[in-house]
Amino acid sequence: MPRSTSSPSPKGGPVTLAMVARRAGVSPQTVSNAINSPDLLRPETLERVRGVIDEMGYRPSRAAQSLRTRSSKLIGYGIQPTPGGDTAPVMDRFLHALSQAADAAGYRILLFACPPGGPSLDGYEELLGRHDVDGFVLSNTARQDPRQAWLAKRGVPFVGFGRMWSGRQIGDWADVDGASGTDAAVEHLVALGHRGIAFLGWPRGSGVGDDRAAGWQRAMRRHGLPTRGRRAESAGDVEAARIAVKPLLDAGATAVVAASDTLALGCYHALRERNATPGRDVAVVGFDDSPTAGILSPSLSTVAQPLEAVGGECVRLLLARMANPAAPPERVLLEPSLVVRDSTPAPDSAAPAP
Amino acid sequence: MPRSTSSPSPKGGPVTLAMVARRAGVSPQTVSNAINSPDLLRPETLERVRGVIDEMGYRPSRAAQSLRTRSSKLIGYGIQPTPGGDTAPVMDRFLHALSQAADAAGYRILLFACPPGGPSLDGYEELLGRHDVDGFVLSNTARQDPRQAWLAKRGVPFVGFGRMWSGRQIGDWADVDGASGTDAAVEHLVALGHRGIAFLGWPRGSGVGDDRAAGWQRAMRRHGLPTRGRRAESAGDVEAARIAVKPLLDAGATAVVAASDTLALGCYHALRERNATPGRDVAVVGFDDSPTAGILSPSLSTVAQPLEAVGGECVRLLLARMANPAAPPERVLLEPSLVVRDSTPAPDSAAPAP
DNA sequence: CAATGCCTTTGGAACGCTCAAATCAAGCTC
DNA sequence: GAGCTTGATTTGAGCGTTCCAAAGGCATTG
Repeated sequence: MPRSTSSPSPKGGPVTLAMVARRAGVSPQTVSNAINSPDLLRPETLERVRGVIDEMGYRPSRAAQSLRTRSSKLIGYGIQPTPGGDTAPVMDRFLHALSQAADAAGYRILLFACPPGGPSLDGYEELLGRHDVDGFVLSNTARQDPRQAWLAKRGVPFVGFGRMWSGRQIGDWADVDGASGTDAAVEHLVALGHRGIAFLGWPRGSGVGDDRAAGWQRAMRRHGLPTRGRRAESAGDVEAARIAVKPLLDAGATAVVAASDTLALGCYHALRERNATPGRDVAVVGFDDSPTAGILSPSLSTVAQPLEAVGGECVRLLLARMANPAAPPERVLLEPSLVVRDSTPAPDSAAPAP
Repeated sequence: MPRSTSSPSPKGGPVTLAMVARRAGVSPQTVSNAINSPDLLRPETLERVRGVIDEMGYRPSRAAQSLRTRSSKLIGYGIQPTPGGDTAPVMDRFLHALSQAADAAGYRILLFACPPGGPSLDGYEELLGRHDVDGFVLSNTARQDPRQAWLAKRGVPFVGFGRMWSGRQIGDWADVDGASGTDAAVEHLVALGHRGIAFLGWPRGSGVGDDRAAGWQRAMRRHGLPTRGRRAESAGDVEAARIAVKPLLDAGATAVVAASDTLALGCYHALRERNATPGRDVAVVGFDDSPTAGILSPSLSTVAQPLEAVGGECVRLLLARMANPAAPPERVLLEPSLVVRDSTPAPDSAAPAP
């Protein structure tokens, strides 16, 4: 038998600290210390108390702890109603990672429904006032996002998934290095022998989009490849992308790096339209590794965000901020990884670099 | 000015019930009553107290309430790490709906990370013991799922998203009527003039899959159409589906109803392979309305689950169960809706039913 | 030997709220 | 006018935990 009887009292009420104390022949405070400051106890006392705790299946009541310590061990997260459909599919992976990392640190994620429009502050105030949430994780951070300043002003720890693209940087964040992702995509294509590598992105002005464009540009320059006339801008939907990518194909691009999987799909359509085959005639790389990417035909090479790592970093940064509210802000940029699939096949000639 | 100054005390500590009481010139209990049992107070007293509450921006502390009442107003939800990729994309919509419905009822969703394997009970025990969670919402309910029996045994309110496909029915659940969805798909196709309508599903034995197959079969029979040789089974991935659907096409099916969007996509591939165009030569209907469905070309007609409604129902059932633990179990089957897109176009001849 | 220090343990109070029961003021009945 | 019901409010206690201060044991000191 492992150790605990794990019999959670079918009888009256839960096991309390006082019950454990009585059974162990010590004061309640000693039991509390056994849990929170074990080094205060004499080793033999500690062992005895721990034994009784296990035996009785005692679990401290969070409500009582929160009341006394004003710390709920809860992290607030405002869940939004599938903003555009682009980041949505990956959000539940992030949420799971977040939850897992929090659990490991003894925290839990408390959800609240964010209204569809711009992120309002009501929910945050509510969680703060009533639940004594210890901190927040922000996602879908937008330009002109009021949340960071609002939270910082009242000294509430928070961490953003996503950097601040405009204005003064406030607080900690973890983000994915989009430029690095598109850079890697270009590297991959160059290694495959491509030189006419185009970029299909969103209109300038979106932080994320500009970041991804920058990585492409940087890599192209590094290889001495021209970027002029090799870049197009499109709205976020497939149809817009299909049209926007045409000039790039007309100009003889042999590969397209897209700012999202959806845009990449538009590129697929444009190619089919001219009886070209994605992957064979023109290589295509997407971004996000959405569920769609893997089931397209040919399957889409794409840049995957390390969502599990981001979730972990968010929790780490948040805990650090809580431990030391005065510490200088920390920002973490995580490397995405290129997922190579059939849309960027190895060239016919078997000629790997020496 | 609306009503509340909404100034959440930049000064020392939050506003407590006692402070409100003092300011309003009543006892703490009266303030409590003003919130929880307003009909106990004289109207004028009530108004006065409420005025002070608003003015001071008072919010009851959940921790204290939980401690006293043994009810945390928290609903536990175990979030799983993207099981297969099929149901995953829709889960965040469900979670948002759930959160929203809970918020409206004064509850919140408390997340915990479910380990990847079969649903373990550890997380549930933890939430129960330490957080005094009032109830649970179960999703990804599986055959041989131990959770329902476990929770029922200790009298914990819960509701499942998904019915129990095997064994004795335990507790309340809300689910989507898959049969009704495929039935509607057949209706739609029949109205379009199709008669050779095939079904592409998963191997028998999965509750969800058999349900969806049954709807197709039922509708076919109703219209006196043959089902023999018109049904194929496939694993859940695109490639398996592509192969499995071939016999159906060979047999001259003019339309395919698939048990999932992924299977429908496999059907697309099979059609392209034989130089047929989905939607034009053979109509295809998917199931789930995954993000992929809308961006395929041609866009995929599919059966959409009313996830928002399911979330709402889950909360409603759970609250009802909490209010009356002894009530007979309630089961709700919600109607999915057919989303008609380009894969099931109207026939060339303009001949709507008279 | 009393005084000093450290290590371990304890007692009392408090966190903010709600339950149960008590109090007080009226209104009615006979 | 004593007795009973009804309505509105207050009183006292306690939910389970941790904070703070203080007490006890024991060894080391002046």
